[in-house]
Amino acid sequence: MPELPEVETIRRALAGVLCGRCVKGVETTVPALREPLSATELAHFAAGKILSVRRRAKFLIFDFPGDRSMLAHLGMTGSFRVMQQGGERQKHDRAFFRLDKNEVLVYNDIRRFGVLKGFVREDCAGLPPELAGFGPEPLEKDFCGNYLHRRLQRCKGPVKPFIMDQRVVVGVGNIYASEALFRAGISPERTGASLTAHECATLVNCIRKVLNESLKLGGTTISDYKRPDGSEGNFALRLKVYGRAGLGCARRGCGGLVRRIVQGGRATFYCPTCQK
DNA sequence: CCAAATCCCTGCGTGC
DNA sequence: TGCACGCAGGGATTTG
Repeated sequence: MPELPEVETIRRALAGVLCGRCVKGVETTVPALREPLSATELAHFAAGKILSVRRRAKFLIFDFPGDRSMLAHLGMTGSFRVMQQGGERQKHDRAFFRLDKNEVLVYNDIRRFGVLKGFVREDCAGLPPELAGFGPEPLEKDFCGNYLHRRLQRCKGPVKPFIMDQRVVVGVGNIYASEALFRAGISPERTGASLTAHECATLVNCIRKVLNESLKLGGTTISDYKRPDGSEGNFALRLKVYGRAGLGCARRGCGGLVRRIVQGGRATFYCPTCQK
């Protein structure tokens, strides 16, 4: 369940290890993830020196010389690790990128919800077409109360699925959507259009806070997520509502119970006492 | 145009 | 012991 803090944690670790290193060959073990996967095609884009590892929304972008890049999405269960050449292969390893110094970058993805594909930077100003139309980065300045308020004006549906919509703001997934709404004291069942300008400003601040706080702790490990060095993120301990259905609300003196509902086919957790 | 439902996939926990 | 089932959820696609 990598959301922004998890993907950014992975990006930082990979950038530190991989920048300046060379990709010398690609091998795949399955014909497709969420989209077709071809070693030949990937090798055309992921070749030579890794110039940078960027992040946009929940996507990672590996830049190579000659205006070539590789886009990577982790889906639900994707992970990267670096191992020695000839090191032990694991179940669900889907792609191997042979590096210099006898090392290998491995992409593992149990459920194959991820994406690995090449693109040419000059064709698209550095970002591939599937990222066009994405909303602002939540930790950047252009994501502000006024912006969110404007975008929510026409939203007749519940606010929670809306803040998970990548066209509104990127990087907020199911866990942090519930957590941010709890911290903002806003019920996930409120319609987007019903939020006041002041509530939008509060929600923006809470989204920022929860993402930053998680980033500081290396993300949230629930089940599959691991940092590239194999360690776990520590934010799970700070979750106030997510996965806590039936348990007492974390706010001192509240005494209410956390409720679980389903919105847009996904679990939402909230405290009916604290969130109005 | 918008919102809700469905599908992709695998592992795990539960109940019988 | 095993089997059916529900759940986990990012995002594309389909349906209403």
